[in-house]
Amino acid sequence: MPPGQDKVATISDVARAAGVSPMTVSRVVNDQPGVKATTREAVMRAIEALGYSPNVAARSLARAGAGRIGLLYSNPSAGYLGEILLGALEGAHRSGAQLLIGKCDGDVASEQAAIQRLIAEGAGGVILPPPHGESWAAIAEIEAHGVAAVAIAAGRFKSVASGIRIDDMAAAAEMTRYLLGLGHRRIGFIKGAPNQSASAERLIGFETELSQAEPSAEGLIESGEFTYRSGFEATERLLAARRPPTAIFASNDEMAVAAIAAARRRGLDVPRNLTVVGFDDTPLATTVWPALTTVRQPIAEMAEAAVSQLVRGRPVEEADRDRVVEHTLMVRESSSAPPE
Amino acid sequence: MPPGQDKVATISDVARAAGVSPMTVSRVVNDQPGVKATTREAVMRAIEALGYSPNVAARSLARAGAGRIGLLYSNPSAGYLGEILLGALEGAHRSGAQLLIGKCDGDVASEQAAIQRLIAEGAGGVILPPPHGESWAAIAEIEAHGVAAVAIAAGRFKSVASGIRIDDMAAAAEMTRYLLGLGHRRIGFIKGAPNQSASAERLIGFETELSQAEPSAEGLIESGEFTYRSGFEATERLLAARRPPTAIFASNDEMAVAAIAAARRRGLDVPRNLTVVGFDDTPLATTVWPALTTVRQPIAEMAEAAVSQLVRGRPVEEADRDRVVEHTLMVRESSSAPPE
DNA sequence: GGGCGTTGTGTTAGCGCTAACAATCCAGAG
DNA sequence: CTCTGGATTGTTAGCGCTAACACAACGCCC
Repeated sequence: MPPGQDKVATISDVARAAGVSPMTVSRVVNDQPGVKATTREAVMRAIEALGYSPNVAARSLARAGAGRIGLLYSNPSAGYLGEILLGALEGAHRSGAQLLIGKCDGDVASEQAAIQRLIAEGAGGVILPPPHGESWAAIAEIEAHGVAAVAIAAGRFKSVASGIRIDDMAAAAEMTRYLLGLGHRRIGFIKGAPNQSASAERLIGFETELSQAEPSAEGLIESGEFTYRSGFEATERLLAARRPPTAIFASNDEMAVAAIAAARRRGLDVPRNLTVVGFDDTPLATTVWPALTTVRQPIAEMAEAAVSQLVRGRPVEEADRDRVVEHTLMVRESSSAPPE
Repeated sequence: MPPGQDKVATISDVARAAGVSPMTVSRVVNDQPGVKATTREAVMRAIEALGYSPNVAARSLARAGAGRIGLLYSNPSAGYLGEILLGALEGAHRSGAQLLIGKCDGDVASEQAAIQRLIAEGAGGVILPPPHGESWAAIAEIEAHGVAAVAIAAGRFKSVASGIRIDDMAAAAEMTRYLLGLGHRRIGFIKGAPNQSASAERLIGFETELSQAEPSAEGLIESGEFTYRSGFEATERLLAARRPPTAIFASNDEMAVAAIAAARRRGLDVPRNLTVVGFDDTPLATTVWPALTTVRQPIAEMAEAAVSQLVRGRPVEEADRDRVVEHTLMVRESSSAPPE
């Protein structure tokens, strides 16, 4: 193919092809009412024929809109970041917004610096992935500039900013029920970092469900920090017990992977001798072998929703203040019935 | 702070504040020559004072430019994706381009479909992260539309499209030298997937360096697929040998992590009884414990470079056809001298 | 002193799109 | 047959920025 790069079709090209004005095309593209069905169809056909796709830059320029959305990031567990970015990008693409990325370290000072940079660059809204959604300082800093913030997966207790999350408690309960259903009656639970309220919710979900088990079951609780190492050590403590559990429920995938590693060290095969399940369904879950049974949190969709919510402006409807999305139990290879 | 969202400063605001025309400001912002030093300074001061940051949408609209860059992605090992996205985003931000993401599965058909979608949406260039940079079909498809492609980390042998990579061979040699320097004389090597030329290069780097070892050393080579499972199994084979190696060099981090897991299963402590090193420095490397000694590949920077190269148009300078960037040896906790 | 390059700077136009308003059409009412 | 009012479509202007060119001022040459 010789020349290549034939100019991309614009809205005017489509308009000409369909025999209407650009404005009408715009209306069709944006799903606005007030276009006759037949016209709409003609336009659609022209769009199809020309392979037209709107120029996001032009669109966001024309719409006075918030236009710029900031995303704070530090060092979310491997994989998490990719998902968030993917979702946010998709959302930005859809609504013609520009995504600004602000990196920071763990400490409050750098968090604030990153936020200020983001706002100076014109962010009209900021997305706070974990753990920033629980940082009072971060939220205050953002609000102080009159900018909206949306926390992702920050649990229900932190409702200063609006947030998008799954029902951690229900999800943990569901996983516990699954384990119970498999026949496990001694289940170890590794808690998450205490500074994230999702940790508490997951624990509560586990405990309440366990307490209702029939026949009754026992839970062994160990604390963790959401890190590999903490998961490894917690598992060692769990397995060193006089009567070790037959299943371990880690509060995130990273710790679950560590649990598998720790189990192997004691000569235990997963899932034959020990069932291990995680939470989050990060890419890690399918990277390791055996693949983890875990709770899927639709991170990408959550990030996308956060962007579009922010683009629409400050949340007004109450429903936007605390949006709960669906989770899914992903049953894979790391779980099975307890040994005989 | 009462109202918030005071309009973001525009180029005209800056121009007015500095007492020049918008065009001059534009020149300063874009580092173009032909502006008197004093003027430049005045503009800079105004920019600083107003906290001005250019509107990317407007910029990319005004520059006739390629404007839209496609990024193909399937399922790169956990973490990789985040890095690539981060870098590409940064590059897009800098050059005012719009990033289009195209997801596909492993098979050729879906790869082609994704590419066609990307091009239909107006991508003027496509970035091919591994393993797509080695897909002849993908490159042909892209070129057929007269669109430029840049492969990331695709090794030197595949030079149909231009690419950005590290010197895999040299990096592997360097790592081998490090292992040798530690005193290891029986070193296991786990190869990467055969369909990626970087695998071959890493192997060559290992072998040549090993052959020059003084005193001489022995290499045990096992094949792998860059996956956790393949790394696990390769390690089991390696450790089952009558005289197992004292160090294992896996061709990527995922397999290195698996190697640690496999070692643990045999009661071996890393790095006390066995040294394990990886390659790539994905987030995984610092997620696990002990943290992996590995070769850092500056993925984010590579992606950023790919974007800006694509924005500039089809590569003309020979140097752009095969760009090699620096790697770094990251010494962490998974390596040490061989047991006594 | 007029012609001519060399800086530095300003003007004009327009990228592709969409608010806001204006115009047109057509049905049914009067 | 005209008038009214909703439904549908078109027009105008401008978002913020940057190519491309126009212009001004300066120094230099013969």
